[in-house]
Amino acid sequence: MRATNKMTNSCKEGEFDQLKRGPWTIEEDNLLIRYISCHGEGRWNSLAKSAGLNRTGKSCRLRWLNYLKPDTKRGNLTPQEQLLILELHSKWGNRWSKIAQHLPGRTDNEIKNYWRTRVQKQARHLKIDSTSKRFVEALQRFWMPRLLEKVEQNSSSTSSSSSSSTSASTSTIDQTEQYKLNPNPQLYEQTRFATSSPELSSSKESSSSSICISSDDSSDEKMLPQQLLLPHDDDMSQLLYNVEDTTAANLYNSSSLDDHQNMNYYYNVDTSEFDNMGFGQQPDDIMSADALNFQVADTDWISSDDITADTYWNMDELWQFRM
DNA sequence: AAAAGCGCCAACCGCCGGGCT
DNA sequence: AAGCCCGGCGGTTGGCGCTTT
Repeated sequence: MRATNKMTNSCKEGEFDQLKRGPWTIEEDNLLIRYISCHGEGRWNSLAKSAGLNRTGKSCRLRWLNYLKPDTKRGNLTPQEQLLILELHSKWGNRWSKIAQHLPGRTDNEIKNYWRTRVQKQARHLKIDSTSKRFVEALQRFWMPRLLEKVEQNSSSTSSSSSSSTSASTSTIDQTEQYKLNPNPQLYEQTRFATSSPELSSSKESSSSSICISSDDSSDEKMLPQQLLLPHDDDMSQLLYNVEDTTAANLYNSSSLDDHQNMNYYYNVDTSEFDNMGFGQQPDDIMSADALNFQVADTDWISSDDITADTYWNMDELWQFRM
């Protein structure tokens, strides 16, 4: 059956040599656009023939969905989108299409490429398996707070122009506006859930769309308010919330603990964690920001062209991200 | 200036599941 | 029930362009 499918999915015997592959030409794009605008999409194999395209149905479908479809967004992912990808990936793993559903205008291919070229590159740099808990932890400790900061910065600079935004960008602006109004992580998260419908709403369904996460498809996934950016991962919860009844907000707002206490308390820092993460620092070193000059990565930890020109993080920066 | 190396991304591939006959 | 067809998904690859040497 699989062998049969393989043949029928691509082409019939004898047609193989004639079918075009590789990059699409402008003429082919125009043919596809014109045909779909008249007849709609679907039935891709027959569509390809009817449109006069010497391509497989699959190829036509992919070209349309990933490139030609009118609402497809081009260009760099925004910090909000990157943050959402990290957040959703920690929840669902490599379910690219599912993740893409929550980023209007972005395709699964684009998100997959982002993950592979940016995120996994960072894992390689840190010499950590990108699927390991340790790497997820690194993302959540360092990258996501960084993105959140960028979201905040961007929202400050772009909020005045939000009225002319597309639905997709409105989503992210809504999100950042929420954060601006409520910079306390816990309260921000509570606001998100308090104002969210049970199902995730996207711009497709909602005119004033907000990006919001729900426990839509898994009953065992209970989103706790304190789990800022750490949805539903028991292991990660243990890592970050190993002290019972401790909330991110409590720690974030704690004035009774000094910085070091806070960090150890919240992040459960121990020697092996940092060593194994490739950071090569001892706990005592963590006390001394000067001694550290803590380097998370050299390049592209966050895409430099769309977010930040920063290439190095030092320990001073990390302190301010303890939540 | 040229060659080599590298990163990004569009496109392809194989597999799978659902619907139809 | 079995086979066929199709669409969708995640993994992989090849080529282009940029950067580095």
